[in-house]
Amino acid sequence: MQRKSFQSAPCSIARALDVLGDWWTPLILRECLYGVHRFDQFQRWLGIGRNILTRRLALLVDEGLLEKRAYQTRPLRHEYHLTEKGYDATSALMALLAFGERWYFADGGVPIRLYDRATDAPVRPQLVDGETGEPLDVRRLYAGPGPAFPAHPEIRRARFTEFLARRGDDALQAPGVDDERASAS
Amino acid sequence: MQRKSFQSAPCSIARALDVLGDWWTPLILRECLYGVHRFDQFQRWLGIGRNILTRRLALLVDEGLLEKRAYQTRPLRHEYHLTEKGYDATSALMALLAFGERWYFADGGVPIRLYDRATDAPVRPQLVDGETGEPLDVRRLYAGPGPAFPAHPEIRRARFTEFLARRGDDALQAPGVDDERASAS
DNA sequence: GGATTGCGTTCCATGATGCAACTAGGTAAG
DNA sequence: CTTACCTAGTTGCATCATGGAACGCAATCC
Repeated sequence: MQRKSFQSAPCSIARALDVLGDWWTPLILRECLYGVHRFDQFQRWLGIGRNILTRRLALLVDEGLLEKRAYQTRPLRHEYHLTEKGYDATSALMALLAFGERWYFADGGVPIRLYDRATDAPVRPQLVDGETGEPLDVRRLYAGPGPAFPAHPEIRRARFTEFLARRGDDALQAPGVDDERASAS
Repeated sequence: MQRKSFQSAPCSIARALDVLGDWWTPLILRECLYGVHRFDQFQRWLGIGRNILTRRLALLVDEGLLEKRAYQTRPLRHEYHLTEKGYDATSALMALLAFGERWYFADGGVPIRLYDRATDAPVRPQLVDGETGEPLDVRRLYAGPGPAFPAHPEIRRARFTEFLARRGDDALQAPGVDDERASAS
């Protein structure tokens, strides 16, 4: 569907979703992390159509999440490997994994589990505040202007002032509502 | 496109993607986290089509990530609020945010930043291993069968790639069991 | 009464998706 | 030499989701 592009959105989440906001792309990265690197393997493990797979791989290479490595010439054949950026993206997958485990396999019947390569100890991905090390509670967060806020006047116009204005109204009108209304991004 | 459903996939990531693997759903959750709760507000802020928005909201309510709260009768009107599950899902968004900040606003020009509601201190979402508290390095991970893995409980110590390789042949022989491919997860 | 708000639903074109069949370079077997 | 097979795609087609605009509908405001 001529999906909308979020390339120009002033939001880190939207920008990340521009590549990862898809059903197949994250799964391809997952397979790559788990050690699958060849076209046919991707296709068989995921059950994805070959044409779709072609496009997704090209996109991921384009976006710098995967790189092609020739593993033979004459028939030239490539493997797809995670780049630095790609590895970084998979950590977002780990957050999804934690969510999925909690809500879809809550009985502990997790089919797949992560282990440390060196120690074989089970690993449990968790989100914390990097500043304090405390577990992250999203309910305690609000979004405010970042460093580039003054430098991006279009943000001010399109979203942030609108938000600030609206926030003022809410503060006046809705004292009783649960106060999770803080900010937009 | 009649997207494939991952409902029955034995993988936490795939299950999570079944709801969140979409361009709009995560953004709707984001807005909700940031304090937007009404139909028109979602529509204006995201620029999403009204029909799509309707479907997404219904899906999110269905999946238990959002709940409808009537804020007036006669015209009956609802607000959409995050449930416990919904809040949990947004932490996956925080991981996406960290990724986006690092790779698309690396110069520090982050337009939006998260703060603690109580202390106003900047918050920096980061993934760690909940067991050790160490920053999570996905390169050090391997995936192995969890408690409910469909078979072969003794393989646990083996590298999962080897396991995949072995299982790949099996999968090829068995036609029609595509969903039982407990391969990657 | 007429206009506006809030929340959808319906209609339609476009195009992404899923599936199957086909191409293409090369190796291995008979 | 011929046939089969392997890996990695590409092409063609039917179908369904998407995006955009127009319409519906209840109620309030002026």
